Amino acid sequence: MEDVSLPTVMQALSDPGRLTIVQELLQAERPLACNEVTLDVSKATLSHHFEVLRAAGLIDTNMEGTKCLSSIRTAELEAHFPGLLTLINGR
Amino acid sequence: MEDVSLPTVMQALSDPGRLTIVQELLQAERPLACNEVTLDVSKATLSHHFEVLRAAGLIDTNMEGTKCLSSIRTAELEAHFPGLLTLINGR
DNA sequence: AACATAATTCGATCATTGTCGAACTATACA
DNA sequence: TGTATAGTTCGACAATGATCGAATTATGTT
Repeated sequence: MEDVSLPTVMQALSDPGRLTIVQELLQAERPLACNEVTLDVSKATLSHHFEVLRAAGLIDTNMEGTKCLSSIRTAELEAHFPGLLTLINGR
Repeated sequence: MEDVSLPTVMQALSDPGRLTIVQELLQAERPLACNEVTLDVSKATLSHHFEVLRAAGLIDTNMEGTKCLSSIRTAELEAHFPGLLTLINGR
């Protein structure tokens, strides 16, 4: 996480679809599977978006059966990028 | 400014050079001319970066003789995108 | 008028990225 | 064993974006 730069985080969130994913994960208050997210793209694209978010240190993922559950890395994000969660939440 | 979306702002700041520009403008506490910024790119590229920042509602620019002085739209940004300036400042 | 300074505009180029279908892997269930 | 479900991986393609040199505009200075 320390090796993630702010521009990388910004880049990850500059895509409207990915921002939507992050906001839904934040609101859900529980880990969500990829297909539980309301985003009308192909499975390949969805998988790509989750990979980008993961690489940017924004989400955490662990496989649970055939599903992979993702959640926001809230604590680490607030520590390394103060203001980010406030910005994403819009308040 | 109301018509600027968060992804657009993120996109503008996802470039390391542009983030540097914004951070220097914030630190300067006074409007800076394009060439006062420490960024080793051509004049054309520099002009492009300032245009992107302007379109994203991040900076304000007014011509002063042959120079064009830019500054961060601090108040509006904090109002529309709470957390953004904290994030950029790193604290 | 002539020259210098500051920035913009115009094409062009090259790299990055968002998107998809199709094939593949892995787990769960009948 | 076969089938369904959930994601990943692999090209490929189209769109976007960062970069530059050169030409242009506009202001200031001598």
